[in-house]
Amino acid sequence: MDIKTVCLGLLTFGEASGYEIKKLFEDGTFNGVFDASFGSIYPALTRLAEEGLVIAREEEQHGRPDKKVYALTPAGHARFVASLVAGIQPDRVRSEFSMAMIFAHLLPEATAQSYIDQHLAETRDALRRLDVADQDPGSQMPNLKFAIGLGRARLQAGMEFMERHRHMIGLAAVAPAPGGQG
Amino acid sequence: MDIKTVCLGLLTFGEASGYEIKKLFEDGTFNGVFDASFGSIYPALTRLAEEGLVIAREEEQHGRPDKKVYALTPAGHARFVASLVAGIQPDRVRSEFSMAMIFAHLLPEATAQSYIDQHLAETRDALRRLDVADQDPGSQMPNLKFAIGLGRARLQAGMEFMERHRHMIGLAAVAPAPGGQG
DNA sequence: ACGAATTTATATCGGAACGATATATGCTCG
DNA sequence: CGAGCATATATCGTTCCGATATAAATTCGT
Repeated sequence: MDIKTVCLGLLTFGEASGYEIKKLFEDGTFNGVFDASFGSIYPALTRLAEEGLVIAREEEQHGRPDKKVYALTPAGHARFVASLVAGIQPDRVRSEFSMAMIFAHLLPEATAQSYIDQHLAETRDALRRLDVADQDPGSQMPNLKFAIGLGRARLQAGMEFMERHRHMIGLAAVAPAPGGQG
Repeated sequence: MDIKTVCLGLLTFGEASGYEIKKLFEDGTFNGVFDASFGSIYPALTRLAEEGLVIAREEEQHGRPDKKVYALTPAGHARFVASLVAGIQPDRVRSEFSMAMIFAHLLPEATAQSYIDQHLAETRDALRRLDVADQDPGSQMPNLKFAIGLGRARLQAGMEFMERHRHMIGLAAVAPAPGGQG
């Protein structure tokens, strides 16, 4: 699923600017689900407008820069649904934290432990954001509750595991040396 | 953390070819931690060799194409440790499945349910691969056990949540319509 | 009160990464 | 005996990211 398709999806919930779409990735229900940079979002919206899948409207603001608000066209809505029905790809994770843990024997124990603290803090932040999204009266649809609940379950389980097992990081590997020579 | 750095990390466990590195992302401990395509791995290894961070060795094989086996140099090892100590970025997730659930109201219920079945199957596969990695006598280091256990905890929690709450998908949203005008 | 930093807002450019494709070889299965 | 699959590397066009530029207003510290 490319960025253009994701933008179409977000716009099914109502019109938005590029900046607001980026905020949705960081704060709301989509935190931990998808992410994209400004460098992808703005060109994506421009191309979608060229293809007639969204329409742009310039909105003048007082006390803030003007913004370009995009709204879905019927063709855009149809395109999004078609791409969803066509199938989905497996989830992709890129966890620098897990990488750091796998290679924890190569770094000072204090560094590894600080990475755990850092990751716990990020996880708590993400949980808090999901709680806010869960309370939001605009998120009462069962499928939204499901997606939020799934994110919560995974984060919670990861947090509990880290708290219970963080003592494993920093332990030297006691290799039994089966042959006994050494 | 770019692909070059990840390749350096994998090579701290021993020499490997580009093809074998790709397999590590799919089968082993690194499943669900990181991923990269051949189109990134091969150029990355070429550049690392140019920089003197790895050395390449051509290995002739009978009944198979020759392979280029790469091994870490001391400079490569130092570079990897330095980049790990320099700090890590937050985890990134790209879940087309969660996207599909968020927009489940736009697709046929049978499609949404089949996506859940598909995702459950993928999760079970991933859990099985982690179990194999956990049993591997080469994975007895506590930090490896920690990384594998963390992955297991998250996958397990997600699976249990999906099984317990999948009935939420397909329920029509009963909007109370506070104003009453429709 | 005044400059600094932050927030809101869009655009672009170079480089990194992906996905598809090409090439080559041998094995397995029907 | 041909089709398809596993092993193995390489490359190319497209997409995407990260950094940077621009701009206007608000907030914050001193």
